[in-house]
Amino acid sequence: MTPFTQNVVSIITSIPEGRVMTYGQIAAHAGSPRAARQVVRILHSMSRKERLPWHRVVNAKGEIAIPDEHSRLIQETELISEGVEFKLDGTIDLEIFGYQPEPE
DNA sequence: GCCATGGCTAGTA
DNA sequence: GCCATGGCTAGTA
Repeated sequence: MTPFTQNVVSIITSIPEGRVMTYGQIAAHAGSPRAARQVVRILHSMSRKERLPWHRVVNAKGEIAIPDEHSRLIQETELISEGVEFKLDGTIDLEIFGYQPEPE
């Protein structure tokens, strides 16, 4: 695992229950602000093995970004059970539920 | 080559 | 809607 990947994994692992981070925020905190899509790849390939709380990652608009219907339902259900609220338009208020790890 | 992004624009009300 | 982007566990939650 490369240092960037390690950072991403540890950041995702550190997201507390009931809070969410965006792909871009995670990439930025891992040291590469424009590598949001790489965060996606890591989520894809490592969610299981590393037991990542993958459901606590959303896009910059506060939306669930998963294409697969079944998986997005799981994500929504998990978040709601942790106390995250969805607005009527289906987005999460990042001002309230967004998580900012301590900067380096 | 892939990808569950993100930020900026176009075209419209 | 378009397209620059970047790191790499490609049996996907």
